[in-house]
Amino acid sequence: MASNLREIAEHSSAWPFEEARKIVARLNKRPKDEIIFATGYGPSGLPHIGTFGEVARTTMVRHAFRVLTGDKVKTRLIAFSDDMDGLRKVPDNIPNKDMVAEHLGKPLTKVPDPFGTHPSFGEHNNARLRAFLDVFGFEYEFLSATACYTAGRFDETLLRVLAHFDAVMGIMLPSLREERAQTYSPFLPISERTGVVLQVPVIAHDGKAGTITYEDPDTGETVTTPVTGGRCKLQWKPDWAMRWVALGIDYEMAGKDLIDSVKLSGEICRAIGGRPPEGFNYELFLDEKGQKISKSKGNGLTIDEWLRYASPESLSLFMYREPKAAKRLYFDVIPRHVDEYHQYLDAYQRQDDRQRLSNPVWHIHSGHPPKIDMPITFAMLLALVSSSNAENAETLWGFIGRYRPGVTPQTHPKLNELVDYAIHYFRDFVLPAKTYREPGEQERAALSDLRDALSQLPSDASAGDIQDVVYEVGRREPFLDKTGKIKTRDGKPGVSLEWFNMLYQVLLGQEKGPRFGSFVAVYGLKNTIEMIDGALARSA
RNA sequence: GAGCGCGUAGCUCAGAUGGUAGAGCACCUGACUUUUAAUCAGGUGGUCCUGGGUUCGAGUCCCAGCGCGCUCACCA
Repeated sequence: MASNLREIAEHSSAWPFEEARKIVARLNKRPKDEIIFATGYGPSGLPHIGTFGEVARTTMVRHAFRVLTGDKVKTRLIAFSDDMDGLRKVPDNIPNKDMVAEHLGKPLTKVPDPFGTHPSFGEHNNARLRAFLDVFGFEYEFLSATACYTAGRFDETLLRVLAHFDAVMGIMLPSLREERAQTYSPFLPISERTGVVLQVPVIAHDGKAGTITYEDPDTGETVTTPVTGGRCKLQWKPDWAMRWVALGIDYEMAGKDLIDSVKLSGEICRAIGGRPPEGFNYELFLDEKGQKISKSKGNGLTIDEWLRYASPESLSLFMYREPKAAKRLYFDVIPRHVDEYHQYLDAYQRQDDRQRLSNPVWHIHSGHPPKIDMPITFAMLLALVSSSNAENAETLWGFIGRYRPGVTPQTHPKLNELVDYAIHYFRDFVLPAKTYREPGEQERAALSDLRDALSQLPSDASAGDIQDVVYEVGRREPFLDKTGKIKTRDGKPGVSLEWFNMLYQVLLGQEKGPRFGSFVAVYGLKNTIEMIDGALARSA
């Protein structure tokens, strides 16, 4: 069975397999004991939706690779934090900005934690990142740049970079503008005096001694320092190349904004005798207007927002789909992905192995998608929640039970999760957008009468009985039917549409709604009466 | 300037290995309901950006062009 699956995987056009085959080819060329996947995180801050995407996608490739190799080759996923980068500017979204401002330029792991929960800002961010990855159950190994540098784990490779100093400069300089090229150095010494990561020209380097020499920008003093032991860090692109070599990275994907960086880092990697990892450039996420999503602009969706309205699995589906196409990430895409996720789950049960391997849920669930019965779509649920004024899960379940008899939170726990998401949607989007029309004099009188009539009904009155009462109260001006088309069986005057429209516009703040008797039966007589009282008080 | 992506129904988008163009929404009709849908059954709607090429056959593969968008070139 397993070998059969493997054979199919070898010809699958699903992108994780395409990627994994690149790694297999790499492995065949240069055999090694284990394959190392990497993802990196900048210092600028907190985990965001792109972070999730990168880890989720890398995990999919990793799993595809394991299937392709019959799980005979060990794999690791390194989550690498650039926590030794100098703090360039004070982020907007943190407390104690003044304190942090005093430490500008220092490695993040030397800046005190503005939140006061960790020894340093860098460690704070690292903890946030790990907590974030853990929520999703990702399997990974965390590495801190600071820890690697100071423990000497990078020393050997740092010396190799130093030995190829001129070659590295030869690669970097043509990519820089003239004024920047004047001062560029791949090595950034960390000042013994101030602790700041210095961006200064290197006036001499000594490969044998393993040192560089620079001029202290404040004192003008000439300083010679070893490049090892955490006394120097590397500039971004050489740093990436060094890390690939030092850690033996085989695969790392990156956003398309980093295409040039990947290229240059790859050249540097080769220059110091390494082999750049296999890679993949994914497209960036756009907001609904097609603008790039950025944390500073605050456009697009955050991961918290997605998870407030839908499951992590639906977000994984979003990440699986066409990683090379620019995709808009805004609220409207959520319901579709939730429903498609369940469609794929359903389809999976009916598919053969070949189809299964190109089914997104196979990749999302690492080959073991669950079997879930979802009797109602999320799109319908959202329509239901907004048309039924269901402010809480109990009310919404009342409507669901009416619509799909026998379906309960107990029989369908996954649907219950969707119900919670739908309620969030209602509170955040539907409720604030409601505009309640003011009733006129005659309408107020009718509403008041309706309130009294409903209060006379037994608490277990049926939807039909309630509907009859609603008609009876509405059988008055200005709601009588003028068209002559509507007639009751016993010849009483008909009630026009206006009566019901008024109820929805005044009571629910919407143009249309469900059959009113059914609505009251589920919503509750008492709640309905309170709602009418509220409307009368609001307009009094 | 360099790189990447996109162009399919009114809108948002699917269309593995080439084989009679699809979905959702919107719209229209009907059913159900003494009038209100969130239900159900149907339906209208497309020069698949353009022009070549390969092929028995191209939305799909190749070349060229047009249009749109994004990214990079300071830092990570």
